[in-house]
Amino acid sequence: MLFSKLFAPTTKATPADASIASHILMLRGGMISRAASGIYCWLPLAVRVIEKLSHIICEEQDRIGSQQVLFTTIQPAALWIESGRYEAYGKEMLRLKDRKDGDFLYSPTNEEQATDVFRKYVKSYRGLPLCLYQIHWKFRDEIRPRFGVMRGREFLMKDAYSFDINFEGAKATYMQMFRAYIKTFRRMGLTPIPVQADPGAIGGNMSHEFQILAETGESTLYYDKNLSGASDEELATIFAVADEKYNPDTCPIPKDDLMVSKGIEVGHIFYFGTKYTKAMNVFVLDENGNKVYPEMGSYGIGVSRLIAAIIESSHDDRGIIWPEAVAPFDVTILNLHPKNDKCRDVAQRIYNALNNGCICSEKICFPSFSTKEALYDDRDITVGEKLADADLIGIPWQIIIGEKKTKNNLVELKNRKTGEIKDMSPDDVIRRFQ
RNA sequence: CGGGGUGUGGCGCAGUCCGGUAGCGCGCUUGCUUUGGGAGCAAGAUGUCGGAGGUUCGAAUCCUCUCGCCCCGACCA
Repeated sequence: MLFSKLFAPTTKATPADASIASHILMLRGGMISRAASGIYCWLPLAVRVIEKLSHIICEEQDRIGSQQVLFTTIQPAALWIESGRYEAYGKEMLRLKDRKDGDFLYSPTNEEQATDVFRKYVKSYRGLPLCLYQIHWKFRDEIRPRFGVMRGREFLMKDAYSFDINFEGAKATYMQMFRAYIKTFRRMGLTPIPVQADPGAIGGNMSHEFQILAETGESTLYYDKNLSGASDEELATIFAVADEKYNPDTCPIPKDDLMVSKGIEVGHIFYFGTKYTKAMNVFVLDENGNKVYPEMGSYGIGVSRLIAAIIESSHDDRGIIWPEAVAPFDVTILNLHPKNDKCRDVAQRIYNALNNGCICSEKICFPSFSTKEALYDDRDITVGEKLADADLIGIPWQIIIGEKKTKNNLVELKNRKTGEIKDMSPDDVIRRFQ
């Protein structure tokens, strides 16, 4: 992709609408454009990050046998009347009428619909366990949307729904999902903190939130300091709670070992048993021919919120610092002297090598991650502007090509995060990214 | 919904108190000069001052109503 062709409308001025780093940087970096309060258009850089995040999520879901589907964003009200949540959900649910005056709603979550799909086709214990997930848009008419996409009304979420024949099975599925979540967030360069949570409107009695530490987080976390070095298995049992569940009198952790930090909730998992299967009269036959209500769980990851959360936890005064696994591009090639023949040749050679000789993006299907992708700067504009934009949009590596070093057959490889610069030959730099 | 702000070219703002027909910076267009960390000079384009009503010879400015957006609180992926 050519930097000069990339639709990333960056700005120098801090937008008046934004007050926290992630919101400011997403606007300044040309990632999002506001359509209404809490509702945003997603521009190319953001879509690339969404693709990377989604890809990681899908891999980890698939690995535990969860299967991807797409439910609908518009749901018939009848399903929610059946579960009893149509009234209970209140004003947060966006309600719609079709031309025949039928009642519909824009999906805030999909327990009912997942249960409905399940009951149409699964009639026997042989069809269990089953777990279905989707990555799709939700709408919740929040009382107060804020902080850009951090608390938007329209948001992208991975939501999974599991069905098991009994509690033991459901618990095993829950723990499997728990571990998958830890892995998923770690692959994104994050340190997740699972905290014991309140099941809230979803119902049930086993629930964890996954929090990312950030000063601008909306939750206050209390956790055992031993948590930092814990293995995935240990994380499930180590003490961590959010403010609403914290009670200093019953806290099992000695004061000196208790950490208090702000966190951003990026995931939430629930076990809620037969709440929906009973309400919607969904049963299967077990091996003895008896009716059994399947035990359910649901599992969410706020994908659009994750983007903001990652930026909150990884930025500096110049801009975003993307973890390599989720960066919209892997590397930026910056030619400081585009009119110098040698510089141009070196830049073009590196670019061709990294992007397989294609001047445009190699991507022909959605999403393809088989190759790394470079952003090549061919603009004939000032040096400072190129570099500042590269810093702002936070690409992890910069290959900087200039006259002096090119004479000695060297280019610079600079790390966005550390600022460390290494002189390398063009061939070495090509090998580094292939 | 309660409290506090705010709305003026694409973006960030001044002008509002004290009414006189709109300005600055960035960006954008054209040309020349530049090029090792957000370039310089010159010439240009872009506004029904959020909307509706009212007062006035005259309203961005005063009055009334209304809408949008942001921040704090209650609520939440």
